[in-house]
Amino acid sequence: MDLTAPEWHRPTLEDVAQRAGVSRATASRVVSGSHPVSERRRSAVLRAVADLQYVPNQAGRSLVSRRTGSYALVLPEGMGQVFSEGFFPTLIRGATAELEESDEQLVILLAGSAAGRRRIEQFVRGGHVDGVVLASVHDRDPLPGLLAGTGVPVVCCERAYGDVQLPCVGVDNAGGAAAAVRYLKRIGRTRIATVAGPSSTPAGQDRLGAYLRETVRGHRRPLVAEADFTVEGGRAATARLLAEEPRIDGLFAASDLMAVGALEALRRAGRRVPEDVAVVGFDDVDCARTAEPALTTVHQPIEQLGRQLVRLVQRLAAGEEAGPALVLPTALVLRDSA
Amino acid sequence: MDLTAPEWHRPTLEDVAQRAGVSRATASRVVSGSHPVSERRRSAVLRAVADLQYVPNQAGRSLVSRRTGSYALVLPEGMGQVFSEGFFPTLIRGATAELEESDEQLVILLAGSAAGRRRIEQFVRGGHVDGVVLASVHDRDPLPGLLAGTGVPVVCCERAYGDVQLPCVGVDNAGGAAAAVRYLKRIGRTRIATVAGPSSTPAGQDRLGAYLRETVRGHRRPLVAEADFTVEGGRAATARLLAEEPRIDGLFAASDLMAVGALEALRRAGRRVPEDVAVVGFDDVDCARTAEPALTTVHQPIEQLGRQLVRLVQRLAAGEEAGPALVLPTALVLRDSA
DNA sequence: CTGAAAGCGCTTACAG
DNA sequence: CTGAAAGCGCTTACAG
Repeated sequence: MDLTAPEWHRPTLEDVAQRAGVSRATASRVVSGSHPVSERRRSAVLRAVADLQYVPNQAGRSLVSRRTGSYALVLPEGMGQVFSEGFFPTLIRGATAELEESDEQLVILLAGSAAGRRRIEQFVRGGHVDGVVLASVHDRDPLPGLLAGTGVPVVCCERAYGDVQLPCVGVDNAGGAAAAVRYLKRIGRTRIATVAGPSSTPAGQDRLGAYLRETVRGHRRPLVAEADFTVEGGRAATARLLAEEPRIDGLFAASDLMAVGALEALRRAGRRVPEDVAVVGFDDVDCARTAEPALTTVHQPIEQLGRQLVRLVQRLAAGEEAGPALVLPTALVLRDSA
Repeated sequence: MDLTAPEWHRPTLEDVAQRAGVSRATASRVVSGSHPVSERRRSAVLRAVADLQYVPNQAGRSLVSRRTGSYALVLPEGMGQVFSEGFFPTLIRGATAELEESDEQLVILLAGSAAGRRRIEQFVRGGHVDGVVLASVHDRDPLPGLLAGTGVPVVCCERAYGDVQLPCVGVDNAGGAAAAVRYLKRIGRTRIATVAGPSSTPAGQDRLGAYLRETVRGHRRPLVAEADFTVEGGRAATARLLAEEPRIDGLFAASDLMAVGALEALRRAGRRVPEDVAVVGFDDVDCARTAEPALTTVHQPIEQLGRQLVRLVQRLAAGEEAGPALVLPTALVLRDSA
């Protein structure tokens, strides 16, 4: 069989059936495994499939089954750099692993420009996927609204904003952040500042909220600088913090990347970590381990998050209820920076 | 129109046609814009489309047109971290921008486990996409082989290995690396070492090859340590290099990430950059600008690479010839590290 | 320019 | 268990 010959055409179910000497219906039944078929015909069909390298045409199949066997994961293009350090790759790994169990395919879409988001909407409406996972949603993100009316199930990380109420899977941001700040207090730190994440994101909001509660509870003055989850942002925010209050002895950064930036700013300012300033991060991605000193940080079960998001959207696609919102636990991991 | 009602079904072309008082054929012609239609009917159809929020079902459409309007970009999962710093995001941006012009969608697939690669093969064979761009191919990558027989056009970055000859778009790795080494010689460096990339990749091979040619030509002893394109790898390789030859005064790292690692290793070893050791990187991604000192590096037109890869695969999908292999130019960018 | 009809490749009641 | 037939939603010659 010359696959490069111009007149060659992909084998269809009809070809398989003919070669196996059965009806198209029977061939379909063994290929999809949907109905029992006599052993003789079954093996004949299987042999034909192998001989022909037959793979069902998805267009034909999904036209009638109304299923595609693939799910979309939508990543925000803008924040690519922010989360590149471990978060997205790990989330993708989890989602892929979960989908693998039902032999389904993960398709990643980047939401960039407004035009790009429209195209994603069309893509979803066009029936390319059975469900959508939004990896990151912020304040005024138009995507949940655009996708809400498509009839295709959509879920998201953390929590959706505005009027569109999407089913979500989150992590315990508040609990993790509170644990971090409490730990800093417990080891005797009294002037604890925070480098907060963007207030437009759930993670930014919730981690800051917990810091504030813990600080106020201890009758201490909150020291906050907001940054954008990046190394560079963390560095600049920490410099501002040091200018405002040079006697800082504890620092909670709302992401590991920002904590790495903080480490650099502190080094430049001549502060030793953890002796002068104890630093705690959030995420527990790779750079936490390789930082110098290695970061004490709040571990987030990112792979689990990916898995649970997929399970949720699969459940929805199967017509089941979303059930109560799921919040995954976080945990403080002690290393050298605090 | 209650989109959440269980009995609601997506509008079909038939619904549009009926609402507009035309035949299904006419409705199709205005929606796809394939044939001229009288102004009266045209606007009636358009109105119906808007009223119904009609979006063509891709399964039906591609079943007959044999086109999906989307292309796959396959990224290697393993190397995610390696290229996360700018390369892949930029490549994706270029590919997306190029596709945008024909209103087509980029779909990103991660090639992970062997099972995952099989699933990608099935996905492609199933007719989900009109073409495939392999973002990174190495030595014994089975993917080109798996995809070669699908009948779907496949192109790749740099160059394919083995017996499968895929059409490619590359950058002038050798020219860029040679320029870097020549520059180091021109500024008077005499003991020039290199941190090479993995010898399993075209970029690794070609950049090292150019270094060796330039070194041998100058009757100098080559000093090579191989690493994996990461910061950590660059750090370790540089430490080895310094152990082997402490008098190194020039260093060409085959990626910016490795150059950043080299900077750290040099700092720890008490060497000043560029005074004691002049360092040149390759890629010109974000971290080159933010490194301290800012990296002198070989600029690679990554976004163009993404665009040209898409153009190539689109051309193939349209039945045209691939044409001669395209090699994009590189250029040395002078900053502070050399 | 327009419509009736065929057909893309598949699955699924419906009879048997 | 099996096959003939209908139909998923769309496009495209074919007549007009």
